[in-house]
Amino acid sequence: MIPVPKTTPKTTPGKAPGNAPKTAPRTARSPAGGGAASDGRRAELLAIAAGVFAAQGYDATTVRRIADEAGMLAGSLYYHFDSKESMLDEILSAFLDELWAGYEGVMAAGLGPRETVEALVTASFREIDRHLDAVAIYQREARQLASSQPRFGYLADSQRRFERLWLGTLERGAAAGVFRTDLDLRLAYRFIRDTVWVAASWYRPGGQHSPEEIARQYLSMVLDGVTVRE
Amino acid sequence: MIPVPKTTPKTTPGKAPGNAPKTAPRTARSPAGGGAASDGRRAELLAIAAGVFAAQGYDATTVRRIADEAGMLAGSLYYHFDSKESMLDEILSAFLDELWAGYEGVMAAGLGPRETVEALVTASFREIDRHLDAVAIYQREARQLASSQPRFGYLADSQRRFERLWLGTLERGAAAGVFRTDLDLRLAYRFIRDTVWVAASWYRPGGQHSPEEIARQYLSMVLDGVTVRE
Amino acid sequence: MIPVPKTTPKTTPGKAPGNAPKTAPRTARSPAGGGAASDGRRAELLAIAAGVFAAQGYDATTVRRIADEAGMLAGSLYYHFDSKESMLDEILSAFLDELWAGYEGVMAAGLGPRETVEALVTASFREIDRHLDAVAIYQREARQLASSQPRFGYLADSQRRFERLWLGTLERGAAAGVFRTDLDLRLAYRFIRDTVWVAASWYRPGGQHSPEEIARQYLSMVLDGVTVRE
Amino acid sequence: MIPVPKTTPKTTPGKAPGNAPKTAPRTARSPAGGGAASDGRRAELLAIAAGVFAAQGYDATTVRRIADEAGMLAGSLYYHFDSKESMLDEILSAFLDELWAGYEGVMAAGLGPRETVEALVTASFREIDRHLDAVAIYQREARQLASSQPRFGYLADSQRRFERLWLGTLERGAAAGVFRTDLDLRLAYRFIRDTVWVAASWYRPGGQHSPEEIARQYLSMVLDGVTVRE
DNA sequence: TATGAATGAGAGTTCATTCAT
DNA sequence: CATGAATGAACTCTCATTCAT
Repeated sequence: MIPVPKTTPKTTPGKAPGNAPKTAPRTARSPAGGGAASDGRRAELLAIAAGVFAAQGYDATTVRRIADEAGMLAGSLYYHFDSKESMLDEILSAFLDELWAGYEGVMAAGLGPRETVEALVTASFREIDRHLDAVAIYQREARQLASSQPRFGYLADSQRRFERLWLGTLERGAAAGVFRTDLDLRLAYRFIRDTVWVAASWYRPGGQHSPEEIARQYLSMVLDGVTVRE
Repeated sequence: MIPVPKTTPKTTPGKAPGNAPKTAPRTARSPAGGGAASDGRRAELLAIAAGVFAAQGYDATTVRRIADEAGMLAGSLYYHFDSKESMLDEILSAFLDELWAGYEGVMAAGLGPRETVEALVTASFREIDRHLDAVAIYQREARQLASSQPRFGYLADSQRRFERLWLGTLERGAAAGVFRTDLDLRLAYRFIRDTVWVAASWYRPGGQHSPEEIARQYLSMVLDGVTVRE
Repeated sequence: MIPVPKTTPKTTPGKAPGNAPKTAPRTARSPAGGGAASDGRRAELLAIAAGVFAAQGYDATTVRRIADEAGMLAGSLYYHFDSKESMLDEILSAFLDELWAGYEGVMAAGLGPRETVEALVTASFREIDRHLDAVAIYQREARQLASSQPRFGYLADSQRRFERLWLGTLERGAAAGVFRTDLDLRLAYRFIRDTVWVAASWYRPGGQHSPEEIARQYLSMVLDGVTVRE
Repeated sequence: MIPVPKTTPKTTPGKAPGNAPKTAPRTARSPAGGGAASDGRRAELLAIAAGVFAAQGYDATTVRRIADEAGMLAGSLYYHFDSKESMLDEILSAFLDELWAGYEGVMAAGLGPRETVEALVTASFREIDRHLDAVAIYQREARQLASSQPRFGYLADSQRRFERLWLGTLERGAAAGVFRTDLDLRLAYRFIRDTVWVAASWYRPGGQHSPEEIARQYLSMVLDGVTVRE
């Protein structure tokens, strides 16, 4: 359930067209200058929108509700964004960009299979901690968006890339005798993937456990099982 | 393999209040028989609705879409159901009723902790197989419904009951030396719970693996881990 | 606010066409024979409909509500009546027929102006007592029906006839020195007319006062005033 | 002639609860001023709505019809009002507020029973002249609204208060020997009440008689009767 | 930058009515 | 005579979006 970034600074071959980096207002009267202040407001509004999308679902969220929380009128949001959909787009692609930046760091480190799994899972929990709303939105909406809206094709791309990365790692591990070979690897892949990301549905930042601690325990269960070894 | 009774005809205690059996069309004098014919149509329509809800999300589903798939007009649905919401209600509560019937069969068998976990997981995968749409809907909508609509309070009740059942089993197992004691049991509970149910997002009935086979592999990973034991 | 009968046995010149006496079912399978039993059911259903129309207003009354009160399904009413509107039509025209039968009896008696007024008012209160629902419906709906639906043109006809009858009587009385001549007679007409018929909004049959007693007191006020005469 | 103060700015005690001043469009931060411009549009729309409600009846009036007359689309009305019902609410409560302001002025004047009756009737006809549509709506819908919708409970309150005021006045007059004592006072109350208000069904502002002239003639009939005194 | 007012499409729902059984 | 199931039009209301100011 995890996708490709919109803008990977280094290598993003086959990047979908019309997917240029999101920019500030595009109206005739768009603000002059670089708009650092403007970008601050944008980010603020996106955070608010993400919060509401995560809490109520994208469809059930009205643009007025977002505006209310931002202390403005619904129409005013359209100075900052093209549409409700483009807010969602920005939220999701910003999250994916960061996620993949993290993953690429892991892969670039050239670790062994088990260590790679540990690093990926830990990176994922960190991302959940930092982009909780985006992750929750992603979990709930991605499948549908990817399959029905061309604009969100990058979600499916990311999904595929994600699967390749994980399956590859698992296969390496199985070949190296680190992971069990009596399992259907696709099942194992889904098992680990879901196990990690669904945590977003109950995780609350600043809670009892740090993301790293949660990652540690999850890894312990996934890798070693919950039963006592004799 | 693990024996899991399908449905226990005996009792269904702990049934959420306000969850009375949904009734058929509002006639002045309801038909003398049980309304088997009518119920057939109802069930058919509910299955169609569940399919659309699962595919598009409850909010994004229009009542006209459901009617289209059923080959009737939107208004005609209201002969059978009070509202879109009550269709959702029936779908979810029918699913939960069956699920709990299965769970109660398991608990009544008086198995040991490990075998109980195995039986519960297997029962769950069977339920996913039988009520795939309902499970998918549940996953996507339950939290929000439970927290914002009194009518769906039984979802929260079920959730709590579910947690008690699982946590109790895990605690018994830990006390008995079957499960590891170095884990946060709540984390373990969530881990297993999510692990199982999210499978609904990719599972397709009639696919490569039977529900029992999937359960077996999941259990193997959860209980023993994915790494090779020395 | 009071109209012409649909079927006056003697003189009804200018009677609107297409206004034939309401009859029993008109379907292909209409019941054979005179249908005395059928007429009983019709009358019963009309009484029920009148009750609901009076209580909730014609527009706010659903055909299902009427059917519920009659212990049948909404569709079944259409065996007995063409439409909701034709029920209303029958209720109103039956009432007007009776009303005018009474009025004609009064006029045929050849009384003096004061005695004619007394007899008309008394006849009116008797009609309120017998056709309370119909009167209430008439009060609420007649103006609109008469002005917008050709089918109900007879309501306006009756209205005009009613005005002629009353104004004529008042004029006779004024000419004879029985009634005051310093009043606008149209105002006096409306005053008496409204005074009587609005009573339907609070009158309940079987209450403290009989229709005749209420008529007596009303007449006393209208004719002599509420202040003490020296 | 009888002096009747228009509006008493002082106090409006006995105002029905839950009848708070209706508010303007739901902005995030309501406009700093009083919203005079907005109120102008609101009042305009309410006048249009009142006209249609009065002409067709509340139930038979579609929101589209109101919008048409206002030169806008149906949905646009919802920028100004919560619902069709709240338009009705505002129309009725504005009318009642004004009516009671007038009545309180009369009662505060400390007149004798006969003069009080005269002043109340005159004030009522003035109100019919000023709020014709609202009065017509009130006549047609009040009973039902009051009895079935809690939101309109203030209608019943007003009714009761109205009865107390009139009955009290009549009783004072009877005790003082001004009004006849051989009448059922409740009947007399209803007689006068209905007599006055039903005038709204035929009264047209700017017609032959001024409200005051109509009041004079009505009072003359009610107080002295229509027959010639010897 | 934001507001206030509006648009227009479409949502869920109601309801009089029809008709085969 | 009545039922059960459906139709189809209309209704109230919601909401993303636009745009002059």
